[in-house]
Amino acid sequence: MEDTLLRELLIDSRILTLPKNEFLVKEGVVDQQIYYIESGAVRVFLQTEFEELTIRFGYKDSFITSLSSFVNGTPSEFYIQAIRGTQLRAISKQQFQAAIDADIRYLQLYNAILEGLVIQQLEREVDLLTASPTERLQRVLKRSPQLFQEIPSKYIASYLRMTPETLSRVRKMND
Amino acid sequence: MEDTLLRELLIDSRILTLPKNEFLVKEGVVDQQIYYIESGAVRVFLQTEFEELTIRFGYKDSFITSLSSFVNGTPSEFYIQAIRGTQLRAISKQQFQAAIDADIRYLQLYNAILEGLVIQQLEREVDLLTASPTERLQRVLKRSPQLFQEIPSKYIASYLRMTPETLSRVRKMND
DNA sequence: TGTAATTCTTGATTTCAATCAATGTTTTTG
DNA sequence: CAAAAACATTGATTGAAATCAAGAATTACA
Repeated sequence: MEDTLLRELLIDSRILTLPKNEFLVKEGVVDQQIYYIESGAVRVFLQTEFEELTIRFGYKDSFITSLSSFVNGTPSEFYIQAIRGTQLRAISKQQFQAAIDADIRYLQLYNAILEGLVIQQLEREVDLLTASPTERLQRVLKRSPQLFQEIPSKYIASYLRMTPETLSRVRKMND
Repeated sequence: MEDTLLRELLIDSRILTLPKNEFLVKEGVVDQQIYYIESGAVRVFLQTEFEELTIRFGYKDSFITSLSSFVNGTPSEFYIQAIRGTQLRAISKQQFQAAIDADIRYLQLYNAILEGLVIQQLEREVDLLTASPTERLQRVLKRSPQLFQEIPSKYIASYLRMTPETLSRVRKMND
């Protein structure tokens, strides 16, 4: 059911191609689009004074957006960058809103998506609270065993709040 | 608008009183209720092999629930415990679902609540990724300046992923 | 209200991950 | 394809927060 509705929306979506390292969204820009990743991968990160904080990865067949900008129409705090060559489809908030207004099932779909996001983020919260680097890695790998096939280590390290050196050592320990 | 709808729901909610340290929800129990806190405060935490991880606090005039249990009907991973004497109102998922089925505005309300939650959790994620204990404290205090009036330090320390000793020292530094 | 229990603070020490540094490996690109 | 650049690994050292240990302060409750 979800799937059919989603396909419906994607029919008249704009197609986008990003070369590696190109930015899809930059800090400070209002972007009220949601992107469906057809191929490739992206990362969402925050640039602080001292470091980049990696918030999320976007994989093939999933949606990505600068959430607070999409929801509130405020300037994005985040960068979204292609990790490699990436094909996307863009759906504007207006399109999405029109679909919701036209058919209540889109509202229900949006609801289910939001519920899923909240549950995911709870998992992520526990990951980040976990003291030991080894356990943090294990927890994330359990949910995303293909992580290292998709994403370069240095970004994974940042996502797990550790240095690339620590990640390298921790991986070796756990064979 | 939100407010009126909420009040409507709260009219036929069950009233609950918890003495200090009593558990509202325990790990392993399916609890599909959402609670409105009329007075007092609660904490949500996860018990791991080594430590308690503090996930969230619930204050007066806000909602709290063991989210994954509420949404998915799975056993709660979390404990919810009264930090002091606390008065709550309980709304069952069935009630809530009935309201949603009866009036689309409840679906819209639920949507808005979920959106707010997701944005909040994004803030929390950045907090937890922040390397320096001092900055973690400052970020949280900016959003919740009344934190230390409501919640004992030892729980705040756990929420900020640091020891009570470190929190004590960090507070002194920042006057 | 006074005593016990809990929580908070402060100091000394230890520990584990960050940093620094060098080398090896993979990827990019001209 | 060769050279350069970026990334990953490994080792040595440092540093910041955890732990350990008392004592002070606050809170519970008999």
